[in-house]
Amino acid sequence: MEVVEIRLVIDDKQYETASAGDAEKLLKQRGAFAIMVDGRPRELSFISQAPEDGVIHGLTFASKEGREIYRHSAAHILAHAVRELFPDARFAIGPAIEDGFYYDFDVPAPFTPEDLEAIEKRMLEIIKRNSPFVRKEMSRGEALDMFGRMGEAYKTELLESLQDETVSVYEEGGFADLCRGPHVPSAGTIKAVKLLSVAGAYWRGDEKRKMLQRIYGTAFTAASDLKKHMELLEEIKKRDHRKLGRELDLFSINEEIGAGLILWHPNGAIIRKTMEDFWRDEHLKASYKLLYSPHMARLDLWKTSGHWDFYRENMYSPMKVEEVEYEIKPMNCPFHIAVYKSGLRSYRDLPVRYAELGTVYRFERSGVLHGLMRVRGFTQDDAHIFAREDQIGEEIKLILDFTLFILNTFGFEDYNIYLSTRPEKYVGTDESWALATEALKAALEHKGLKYEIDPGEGVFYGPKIDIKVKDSLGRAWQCSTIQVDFNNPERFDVTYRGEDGKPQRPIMIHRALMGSLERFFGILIEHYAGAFPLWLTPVQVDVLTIAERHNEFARQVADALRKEGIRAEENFDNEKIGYKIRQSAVRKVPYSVIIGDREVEEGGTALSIRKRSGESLGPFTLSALTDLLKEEIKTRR
RNA sequence: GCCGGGGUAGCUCAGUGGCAGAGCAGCUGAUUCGUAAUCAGCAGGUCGUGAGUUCAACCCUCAUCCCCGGCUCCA
Repeated sequence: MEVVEIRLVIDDKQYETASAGDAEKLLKQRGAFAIMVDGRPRELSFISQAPEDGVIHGLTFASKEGREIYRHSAAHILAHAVRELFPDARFAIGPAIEDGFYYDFDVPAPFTPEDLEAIEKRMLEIIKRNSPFVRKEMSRGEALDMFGRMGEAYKTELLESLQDETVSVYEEGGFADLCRGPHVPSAGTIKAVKLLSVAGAYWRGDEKRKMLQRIYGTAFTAASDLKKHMELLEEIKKRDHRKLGRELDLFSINEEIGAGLILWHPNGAIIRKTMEDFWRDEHLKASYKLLYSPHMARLDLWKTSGHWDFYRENMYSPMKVEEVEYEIKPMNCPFHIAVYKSGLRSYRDLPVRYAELGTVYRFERSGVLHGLMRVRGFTQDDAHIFAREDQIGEEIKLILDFTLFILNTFGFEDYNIYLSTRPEKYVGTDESWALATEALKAALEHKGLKYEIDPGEGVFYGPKIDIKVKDSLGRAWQCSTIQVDFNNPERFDVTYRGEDGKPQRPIMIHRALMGSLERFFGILIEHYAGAFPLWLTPVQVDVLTIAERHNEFARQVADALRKEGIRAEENFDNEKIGYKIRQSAVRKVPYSVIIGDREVEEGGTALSIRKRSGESLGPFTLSALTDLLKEEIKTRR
């Protein structure tokens, strides 16, 4: 018998087998349900056709490709279940997404939660039947004919847009779907599946086209992993900044005031004040100058800047003031330019760095507003740097360092960095775009930062670096942006005097670190689950009394802490100590000091503190306690 | 803006074409208590807003505002 050697790699482990059959068996044993041959994902059964010399990678749920194939197959089963329960349904697309999959259907009536349950139940039955996924290749014409006869208009539209002459159709238990594949070997490969929600979605994302019904779901290889995922979703819900914002009395949004407009309550405001103080102090240390600018200005300003041409749909309607049109500001940059231009600048003055916590107003469609994350009025931690061309590289490096320092202080240590290149709509010359893009790239590489290129995602006036932070649940949020601008200096005729005494054109850099204070605050709430670190938290210490006779002494302790700049509050409610501790815990106050007979007798030399976690520390003298708290506040831990 | 689901006490939520409900929070009283909920009582509402149908509307119809899940968009 001929010995065929097939080399396999499964989850970074290497194997050798004698025959395709053995290989397939081994792959299945090791949890692989598809393979990668020559960089292309394939069916497990494709192994018999694989070239003999190549290495075959088994795809398991541990790989991104594996997860996609697995969940894509789950989407197919979802469609199968819908076909059985809703014969009138027409099928659109059903891809795998970040944490699961979805499938879009055209149905006469929207799905109800009960429908979802029934569909999920039917999916489990289909999985139990364990029919194999069978790949059939046919010509595009044959497929068009087949789906045309079935009345699957969405499939035929997809087919028409395909370039390939040969297409594949996967059949599983009598249900056939147009699909590039690959799929798992059989329906039974799917071990744990759950449908999560249903929502409207436009066919091909185009709001002019038909609204379809999209069912979202997720799938895992083990019930325990699905359970873990459901717990994560539960945790996300628990941390929802809108919920915590209400519970901790941080902010509110009031219908009578307007959608997308934030009221900062005292507890939120003190956090914001702390964030702002930190931000301003650090900017001054980093040689920025602080500015303040008005909330409105003449419309002409935004005609000059180009915003009126490019982003009018996000700006509010102008208002007439004594026959002159004014506009509520969507951006701070024209003001900073005006400050720059208020005097003659020399090449020796550059770089000029202006920073402002500038509140801007942008029109957002009602359907997209979302708590603090998407609002109509927000404060940007904005800065504009005017620099000579030869200073750009160094300046970007400084900004990158500064940005990471600020983000780090707020507890973010993981980042994804993106470099966005020229979009379709743009101004400026190709040369200036190339120059700016290179400057950003060089700075990133100099800092040894990993980044991805985001083609065509630049702003109309220049390329940019975006930084996404990863929160404590691993979710990525885009906050920081660093944008080079060759356009506005031109439009506003911004100059400096060069060494030769002649006017030169500076380059502008726009940058925001937190982005929007509102949104960043929302992210912080969810990141910390409302349990802010000591330096940020609204109430740093609760002083709790056992009985009324301890109130006077407790007041002295709280006063002493406040005198040291610590945000301390008393709780003299007529409640048992257990209840007061609970109140502090619910309010997520980091430290509690309990004052009873013992503490009063010791005269404040033996104070113990109870941490938010339940742990207790001490005993401390009052001054040792104060020092401990002040140190923790200072280090911003 | 679009599709779907919602809006009832400060919060979370139940409810019915015929008297508006609970828990928590609040207030009052009792209790004075040692590390996550003491007991009792009281008060709390134009049932999102406006119009309509009806003898009667929180409930049905229409409009409108806002919220939620998505789509789309995001300088």
